Amino acid sequence: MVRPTMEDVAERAGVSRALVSLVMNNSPKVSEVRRAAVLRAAEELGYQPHVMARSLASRTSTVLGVMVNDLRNAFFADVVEGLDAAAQAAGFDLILNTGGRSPTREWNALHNLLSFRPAGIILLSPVVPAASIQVAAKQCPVVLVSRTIRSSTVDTVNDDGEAGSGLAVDHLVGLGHRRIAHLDGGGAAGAAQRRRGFQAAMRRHGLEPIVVRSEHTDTGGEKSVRELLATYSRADLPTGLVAGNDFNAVGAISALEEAGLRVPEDVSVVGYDNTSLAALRHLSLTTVDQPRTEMGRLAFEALAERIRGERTEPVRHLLHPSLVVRATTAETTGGTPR
Amino acid sequence: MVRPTMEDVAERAGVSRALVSLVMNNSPKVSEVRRAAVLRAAEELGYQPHVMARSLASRTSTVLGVMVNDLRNAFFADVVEGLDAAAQAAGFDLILNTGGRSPTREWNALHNLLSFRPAGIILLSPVVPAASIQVAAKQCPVVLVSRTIRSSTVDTVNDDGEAGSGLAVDHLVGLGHRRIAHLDGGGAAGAAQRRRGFQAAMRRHGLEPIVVRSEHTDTGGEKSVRELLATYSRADLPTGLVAGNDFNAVGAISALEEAGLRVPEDVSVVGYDNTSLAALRHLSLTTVDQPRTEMGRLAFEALAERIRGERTEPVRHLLHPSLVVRATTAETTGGTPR
DNA sequence: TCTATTGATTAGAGCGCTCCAATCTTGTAG
DNA sequence: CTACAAGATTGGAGCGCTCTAATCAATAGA
Repeated sequence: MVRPTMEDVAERAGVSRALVSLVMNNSPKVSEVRRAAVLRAAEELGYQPHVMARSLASRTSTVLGVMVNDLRNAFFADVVEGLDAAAQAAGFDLILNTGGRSPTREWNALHNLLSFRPAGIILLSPVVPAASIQVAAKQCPVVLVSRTIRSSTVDTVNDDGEAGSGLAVDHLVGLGHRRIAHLDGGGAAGAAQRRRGFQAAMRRHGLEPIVVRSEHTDTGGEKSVRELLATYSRADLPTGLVAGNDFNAVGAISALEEAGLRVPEDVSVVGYDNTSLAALRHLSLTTVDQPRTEMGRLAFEALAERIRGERTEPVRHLLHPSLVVRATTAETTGGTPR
Repeated sequence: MVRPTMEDVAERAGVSRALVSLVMNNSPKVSEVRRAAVLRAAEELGYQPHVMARSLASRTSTVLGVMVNDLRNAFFADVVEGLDAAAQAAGFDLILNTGGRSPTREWNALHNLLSFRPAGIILLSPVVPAASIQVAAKQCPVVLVSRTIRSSTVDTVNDDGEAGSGLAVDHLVGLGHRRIAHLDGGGAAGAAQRRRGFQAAMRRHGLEPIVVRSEHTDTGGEKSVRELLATYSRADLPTGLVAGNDFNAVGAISALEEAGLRVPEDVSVVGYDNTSLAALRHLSLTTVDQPRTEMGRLAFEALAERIRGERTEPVRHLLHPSLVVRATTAETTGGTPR
């Protein structure tokens, strides 16, 4: 398990260690003869530069720290994929840990990342206080995904949740719907923006926004729809539903069908997130898509700019979502379901 | 962005650098007075040990390399979660990259991990040839998840796919089903074992195994069911379906319902993987669950044992899946749907 | 023929830390 | 009061690499 060092390669190739270093960093000022000799010696010994030693000596880092709150959440997994692709292409490596939605664990995780002296750090939807993020930002560039902050040294990448629910409302109104309800995600990440966007869009169309408290889960969706059914007469029931997310939408659909209402004939439902769920032909859910992989790429890009010293003012990326129209929305029959 | 070093702390505390080192590694042979002084100085300066320098000097590593093929696959995301939890608890850090299901990209990723001189490496369902894995295994302990290999230096963690489809068959047979078909995942990871398990279980029950070529996607499931419907008369149609995975099962259900068959009254369907999908009340899919987080933990454990030098013989973990019975399976009406 | 000049190569210090061996303090037994 | 052991502290070499400045070789200009 003991691996050859630069010294070994130098000896075998009959050159100095410094020359090997130059070759490994493919410096132009090495004669072809020597370069070939070094490369061959390295090949024969199975030599591979020691990233940590290199990092220490050069006082630079090729490591990017990534803190994810919950990898199980497909949203973050997608962002990390985008991040990794961009980072790998640029020669950076990701060191990743999870914070488990607990500020304490998250702070430990952040500390851990910092002890690697990374070139930069990316926090996905962190729950630590802003002050902690500022501390980190003093050590290296920091980019936040799915979280905002008032800081001139931290960049952020967010999806425009307000615009997203706006798209959903526009779509429904375009199909003739007038009574539209939003199933609100409560305290979940991004829920507040989605609600605001819904309300603003409704008012823009001169309609009265109906907001029902819900949760970003399928059972939450079911419960809220049952509430709606209990509150409104069939004739007054909203004909369009803008769910907090896809899971919520699926629950809502279940409850509607259970009550004998057909989707989309009687009620149209729009989800949010475009999870793999929504794409299933079985559900074929109309939903709002956020460019997740792109968000990862942009987060890396923002970091890279800071690392290269190209930019010092903060950048706030607000990505535009798009609507994926599938089979759960249709023209309203005129307002009277049944 | 320039951070204090051990030297700075030593100076401020009025002690030698070596003493600071001892304190940082909380050695017992430091007087309380000095320890307190050092700790205070470190606190005041915001000192934090440099992991890479430490690693270089001590010739040990606290880094674990993780190669994931596809983070989007919830299965791997779960395994990584389990891995991270165990690693974090033991003071290890994860450096992660993705291989994108391409042997070349994967080999590069692996190379990259190795250049960190990690304490160990975990490969999640790698597609590189066994020889490449052997190369890596010469440099540090390697654990494979969802992949087998004939090697005495590499440990593996797999779910027992044969047992899993066995559970599904037993369940259906227990409900009175006799004509049961398997929707085979083809070349997908683990598909072969699931098929073998299905066939073995059927024979054990004295039944003729029906295997339909399919894919691990919902459209694959739809297509295969349509094929079944075209091949068999309604009276001879299998009453039980063991799908290759959950997505496949959902597609199968769609096609069945489209053809006017009810699930589970006419046909029972069992999925595989227990994805978040299956748990949705809307679907409520009976499925086979693999202890994914546990697999991550075990992978770490296997690595840790090798790292600590406690074990040199290979270990082959074969985790037992369990059946999660939900609403897509029921007693058969006697063999004649409709 | 001798000195610039350019390009190729190398010695050596140092990155921030660990760890061994050596040194310095005490406390205690003789 | 001395000798010595045990405990606390420190100097310094070295981990594998980079990078600057110095050295060396070869060619060109005068």
